[in-house]
Amino acid sequence: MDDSLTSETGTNRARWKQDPEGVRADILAVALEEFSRNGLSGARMDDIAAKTRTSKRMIYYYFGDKEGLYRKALEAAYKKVRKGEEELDLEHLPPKAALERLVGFTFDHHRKNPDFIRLVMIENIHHGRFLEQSDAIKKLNEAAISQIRNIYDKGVRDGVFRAGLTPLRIHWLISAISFFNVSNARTFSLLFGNDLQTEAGQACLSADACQTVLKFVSKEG
Amino acid sequence: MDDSLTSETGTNRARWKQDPEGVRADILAVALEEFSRNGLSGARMDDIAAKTRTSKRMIYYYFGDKEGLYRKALEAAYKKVRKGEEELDLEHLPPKAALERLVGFTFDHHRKNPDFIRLVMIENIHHGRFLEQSDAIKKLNEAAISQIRNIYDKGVRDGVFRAGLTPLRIHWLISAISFFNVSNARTFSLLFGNDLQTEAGQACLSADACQTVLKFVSKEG
DNA sequence: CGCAAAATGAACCAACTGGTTAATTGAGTC
DNA sequence: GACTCAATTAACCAGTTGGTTCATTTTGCG
Repeated sequence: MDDSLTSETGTNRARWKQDPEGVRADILAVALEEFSRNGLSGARMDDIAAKTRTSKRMIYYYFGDKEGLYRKALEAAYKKVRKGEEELDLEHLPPKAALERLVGFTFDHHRKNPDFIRLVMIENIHHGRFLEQSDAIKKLNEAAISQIRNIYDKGVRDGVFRAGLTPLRIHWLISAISFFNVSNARTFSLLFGNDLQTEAGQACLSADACQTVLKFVSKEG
Repeated sequence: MDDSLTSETGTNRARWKQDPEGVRADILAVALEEFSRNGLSGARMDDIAAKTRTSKRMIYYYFGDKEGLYRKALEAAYKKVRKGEEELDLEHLPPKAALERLVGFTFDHHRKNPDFIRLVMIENIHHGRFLEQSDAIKKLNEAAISQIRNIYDKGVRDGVFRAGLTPLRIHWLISAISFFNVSNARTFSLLFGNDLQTEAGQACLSADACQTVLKFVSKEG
């Protein structure tokens, strides 16, 4: 989209300008898409390079090898997604409303990031071999739990949530519903029809998700 | 494990015996494991052949090509899993008990078939390209919905389940919870600790699953 | 300017990998 | 017991793919 090659200024042979960070970011963006679409072994380095504004040589120059590129793409994906979650402000809401909003947001957020979901699926297929190596990612996720802990503890104190649960189990439930909705959309549609993947169907599932979690946590239905 | 090559009976060169069905089944079993472990593009035909009691040529002889083998392995996996579900008998139970038993069973059943879960994950990564082609599989799944419909309708008539839901949405919820528990076990453990993957943790999640679904469907919590 | 280091491009390569060819052996059949 | 066809083996092959070599350009700097 931007130039450095399209600007045919002086000589016939276009002059190129150095832009290390731009090149890195460009490669990473393409890699994310390709790995997400085709998996680690399914993605082709030549294809990635072709879709880049630079060359294959540069990928190896900056990322070492295929797995190095995949690792960085995975990290980038996690960072990007977790960043999108920061905008949520739940502290001032009463527990039930806060939890409801969190579920609705998570459901939507997963939906809006199918590339990320697919990378996580791929990572699970690889037994988390690369996620395992990235300490950076692990730290990003502690916030999610403490966020729920705040809401849940307040809810228990207020007498609207039942005691005996843990933030982790609540997070697990929210994740399961939101993740599955994206990860298995295709096979589920093929086996049981496409109704739940329409806009109306998704709205229905989103509402179901909120109700499910709220009823699970609430003291009385 | 069995012979036909190990039985060095007569001449020094071991004689082989024809066993088409055995060879097919052997290949399919190995293929299922390899595809499940490594994905479609990740699995190597040479590796599959090596783990077989027969040769690579036989794979092409019986299955045509790699994708043909994958397709048959996928079908075999679905058949095997759906077969395991038949043993369940819910007709005589009251609605709540029936649903609870169904959830518990599904949760366990998914846990006991990680290979199948992984194949479905892989299939989703491939946008269901192969599941799409298999009409045989699609028919197997209609039973799951009607099973829930029976339970749900009876529950609504009895006044213990709330009206306005659909069997499909209930099945979706049960699947989401049971599937995610296996599919994302590894990354979830890496990010949030291994507690929920212990025996105690899984028992807890299984109970949570039952409660979650029951509360979602029930008229009052 | 002149020079070293970083950044980039184009062609190249060895190994892997899905798939095949050609020849051999077993099993029914008349 | 010759004949036919399915089942099986071992060696082979061509295209793909991750990765590299080498030369060239740009940039920062004294």
